[in-house]
Amino acid sequence: MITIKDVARHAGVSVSTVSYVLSGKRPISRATSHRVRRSIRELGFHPHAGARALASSRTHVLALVVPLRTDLNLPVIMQFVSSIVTTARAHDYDVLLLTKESGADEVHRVIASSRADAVLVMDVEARDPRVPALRELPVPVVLIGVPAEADGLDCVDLDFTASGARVVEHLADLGHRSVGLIGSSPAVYERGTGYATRFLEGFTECARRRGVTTHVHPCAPSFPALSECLYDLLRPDRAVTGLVVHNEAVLGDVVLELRRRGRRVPDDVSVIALCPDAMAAAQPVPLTSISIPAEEVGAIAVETLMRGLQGEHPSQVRLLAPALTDRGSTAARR
Amino acid sequence: MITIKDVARHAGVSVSTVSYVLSGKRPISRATSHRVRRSIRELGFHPHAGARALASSRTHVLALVVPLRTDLNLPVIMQFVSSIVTTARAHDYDVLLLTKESGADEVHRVIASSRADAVLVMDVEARDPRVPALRELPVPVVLIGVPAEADGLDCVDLDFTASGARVVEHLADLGHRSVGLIGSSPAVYERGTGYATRFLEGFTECARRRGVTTHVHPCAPSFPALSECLYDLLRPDRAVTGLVVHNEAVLGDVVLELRRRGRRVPDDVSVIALCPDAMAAAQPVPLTSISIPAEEVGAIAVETLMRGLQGEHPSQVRLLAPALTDRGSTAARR
DNA sequence: CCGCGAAATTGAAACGTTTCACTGCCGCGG
DNA sequence: CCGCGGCAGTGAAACGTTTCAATTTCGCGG
Repeated sequence: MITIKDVARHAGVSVSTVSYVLSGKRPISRATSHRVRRSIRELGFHPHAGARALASSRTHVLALVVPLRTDLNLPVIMQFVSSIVTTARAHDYDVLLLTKESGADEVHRVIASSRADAVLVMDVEARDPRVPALRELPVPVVLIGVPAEADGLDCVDLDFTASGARVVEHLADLGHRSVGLIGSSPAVYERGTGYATRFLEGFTECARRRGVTTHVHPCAPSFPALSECLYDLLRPDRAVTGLVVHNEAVLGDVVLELRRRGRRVPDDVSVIALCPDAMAAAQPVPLTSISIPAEEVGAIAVETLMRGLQGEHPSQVRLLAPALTDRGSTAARR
Repeated sequence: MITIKDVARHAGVSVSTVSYVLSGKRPISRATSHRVRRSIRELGFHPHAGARALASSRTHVLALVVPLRTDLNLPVIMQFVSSIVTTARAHDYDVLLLTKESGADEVHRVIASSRADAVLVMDVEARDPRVPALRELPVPVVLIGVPAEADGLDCVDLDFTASGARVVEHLADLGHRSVGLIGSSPAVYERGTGYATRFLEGFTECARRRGVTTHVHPCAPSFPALSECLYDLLRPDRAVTGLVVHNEAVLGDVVLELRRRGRRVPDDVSVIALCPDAMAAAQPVPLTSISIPAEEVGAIAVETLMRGLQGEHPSQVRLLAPALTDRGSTAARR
């Protein structure tokens, strides 16, 4: 193995000089710096991560807690992960993968044994049992999602409340008076996952304000569930003319099923979704949607961590304003 | 921070004794061992991962290369990852996340800087450009998937060739004489991803043997693509009575579309899929399928790595025999 | 030509483990 | 009673960095 010593000898300088060239924490003359860099290249030197971590108490690793068992919104999760890994690498950080299922103990272990410098937790629920433990960690922590007691924690997420309101505004502006919501899986509401509840709040509250009648129906991620859900929402007496879909798993089948039941989109019924842009655009009929800005949220989360690692401490909840893209699946009520 | 020194003092033994209690590499008397363990517990000691790595040149981390951009078979990928992480943890290993997109350089960096002890690569393609570099790594490497030149590499995968043959056997046994294959995305075939090609080989070869006519149609992961694909495969002159789906992305819509076109499953057309069991079971009509044993493949891959880390070196290609579950979506030709 | 301050470079002490070589100690056979 | 083998436990030297404090070098004004 090539060590910093070899590099130093090869470049004719001391070990510490090489270290300073690498870290840039001291001014090094142009000439020396070049010589050292060349030696590093020629010898193919890579600093030993463990030794580095030991001496500097910085691992340059961040722990990422991912929900893996979720059969629901996998594409969204992957977008988050992808953006997080990319952004982390841009800051010269690697990502250690932990699963949500293994709980807060694993996070504690990883931090206590100095395997990572900071923690990023995805899919945080309203009453998330991990939150108290996370709060105690002596390292920066950023949550994607917002728990009930968010004070003193850094959180990043789409503003689901505003999103709920926004979709209603959109439909109300088009003249719709009765709208249905195809919600997430009942399980999601039961365990109080924040985003579903918050979306629903914004949705309901805005509808009340605008005098729009609402029909809410959670929907399990299966075809029969969707079928029943649509059957219920489209009962003639409800006179639903606008449909909001907050459920990636069944999104693909919604338009198909509507079509099969003889409802054209958007002529007979307007459809608007809350999902990643790519997904909305890939539907049989491209769907008007509010984007889930996974890329952006992931990047912001990592940037926040980096700032935390540099000593900043103004923890806060950052909610991103919803952006609505009209793809023609909504139209004025006839 | 609590160090091994603190533990030693607290337990009234030497530092090395504590280390040996932890590693079990030397016999330690029952009494001492208990005393040390108690001190560890009471002080909440966690060995410093970096120091450990430095002294032992073992990180207890394995690098996992995951394809993140793939919009295709995400649930399958997640199953792999989940199983890998779980198995790794059972061996006291953590998992470092690398993305396929960042290429072999990142893998090299991670190994060269001793951030991980071994590498697990998912989604290996037939002519994978990363393979030569992976071969040079001075650490155990296991691939999930099989490249063209697999000699000297450890590979684990479902036997896709046998799977292709198996589905044809199944349909042929039921009397079907003309079967269609809804394949993976054209992109998958183009980049020569091994599994798609191998499945196709087994499929074609067995059909020839059994005198079954085949109609192969790759299918992009979008509704219009599926629609066109079905239109093509179901042309009356083809007389297709059996349909094989090797495409998780459109699987959900296949049965819906068939139904819409007035074909009942399995009365008018038999459908058999290659996908995870859970997915086949969750369809509008539960589908007869060959399982993609992600759990098992992931676990075997990790176990193989662990053996490699213990010095074993009988590298080989392990192909798992396909298992077919009949869920009633296939029937005798009428 | 000398001395001074700033800039560049260096030596050596951490950092927290593992592991090798060694020391005590105990019991047993001669 | 002595010596010997084996078991438990210990001391100290790695492991490859970072970083503090100290030293050397350099340019410049006096």
